[in-house]
Amino acid sequence: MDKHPLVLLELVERLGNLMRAEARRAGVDEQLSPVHVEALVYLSTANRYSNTPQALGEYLGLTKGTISQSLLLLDRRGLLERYQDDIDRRVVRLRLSTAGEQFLYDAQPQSAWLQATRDISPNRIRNAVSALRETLTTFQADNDGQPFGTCVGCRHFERLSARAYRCGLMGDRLSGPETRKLCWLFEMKGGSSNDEELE
Amino acid sequence: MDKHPLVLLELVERLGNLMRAEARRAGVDEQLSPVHVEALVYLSTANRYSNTPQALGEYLGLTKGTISQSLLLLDRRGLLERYQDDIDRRVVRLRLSTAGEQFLYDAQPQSAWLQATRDISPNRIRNAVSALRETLTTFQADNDGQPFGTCVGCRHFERLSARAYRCGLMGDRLSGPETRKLCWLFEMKGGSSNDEELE
DNA sequence: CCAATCAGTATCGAATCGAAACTATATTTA
DNA sequence: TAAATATAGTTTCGATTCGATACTGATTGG
Repeated sequence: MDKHPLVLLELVERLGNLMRAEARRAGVDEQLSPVHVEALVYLSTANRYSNTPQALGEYLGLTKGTISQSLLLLDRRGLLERYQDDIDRRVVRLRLSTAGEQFLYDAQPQSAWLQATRDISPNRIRNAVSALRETLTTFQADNDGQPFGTCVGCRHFERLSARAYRCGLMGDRLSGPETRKLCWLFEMKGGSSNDEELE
Repeated sequence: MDKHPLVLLELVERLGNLMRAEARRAGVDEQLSPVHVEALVYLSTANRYSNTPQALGEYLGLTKGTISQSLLLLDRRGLLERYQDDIDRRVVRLRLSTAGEQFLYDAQPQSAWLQATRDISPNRIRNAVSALRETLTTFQADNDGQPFGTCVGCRHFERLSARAYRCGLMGDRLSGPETRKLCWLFEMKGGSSNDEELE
């Protein structure tokens, strides 16, 4: 019986706890709790299909009631904007305000992590990413959650030409930068094993 | 500028959130919150130097007041025992009760993770562990936290003979199994880079 | 066009958490 | 040795967070 998976779990949990503490630190000036900071970070990387309370709740593993509360607070503080979707008027769209972007820029909730990974070669990072990504995908497949990935590697991603892309599920054309944002409609592309190459 | 470190961060945070939700699920029968479950898991793997409220607080990133509360609850529920240290009577030692061990056995808070990693080769896991371990160490060195590792790779670890070990810092002899438990006195052994071989 | 479904909000109560004051030991200093 | 300081843990308090439940308004389906 191999115990390494549990060691990996322990590291993930521990680093997760540390980054949570880091988020707490980052939010202390603005009186924000870790979840609020994480929500802002999420919104800064979510694509057009994923900037809703529902997707955020799925991402953070919280119920919609709780999410609604947090968004109310962030809205009151002027850190984000909520507006109605044009097509389906039940859904609320979320967008960071300039104050929200400024906050992320100032508080740098991820800088400690960037520092901590500075000495690790890109290659080792890619390998770690690959292993964790596969873990996440399997995990989500077992329990029925959304995987949250970017276009690269997504089943619905289509390249129209050198610099033109499209989401086959939603039918929209996508800009280059948008293909690198986080999407909760992500589905892993065919094949079973995805050992090599990411990028 | 390489964005892979941030991708890695995102995966760690997301898996951490999922495991937190998993801990919530595992504790629902016994009315335990995620922290309580995490505390029990920690105690099941902490060695003799690390089974104290202080170490636990350091591990979970919570203040001692908060920890004290949680331990009170777990004690009342009969899931752990608290007893005074013989030598320093200020310190409290913690030990899982049989009910506590039974709980972990029944609730299996880690089984979803083991399932999710089932298809990942031991080698890829080892590489991921190595990268994350180094991240953790650097992180802890930057901010002044305890690294929490096992004897293998610890500066104070001494092998007396084939099957006899010793902690050079505390001066105790250690049993084989104990060298594989978690210790908050862990300090990374010399050298700077530790790319290969863990095992 | 009525029922069912869905996205999000509002309300409430239980809990978690950090801050600060406190107790009891241990250690250092004078 | 006595007094000052430091340390491990507890207690108390209040703010915040979170899930559960009931609710509103929009959409979909038969």
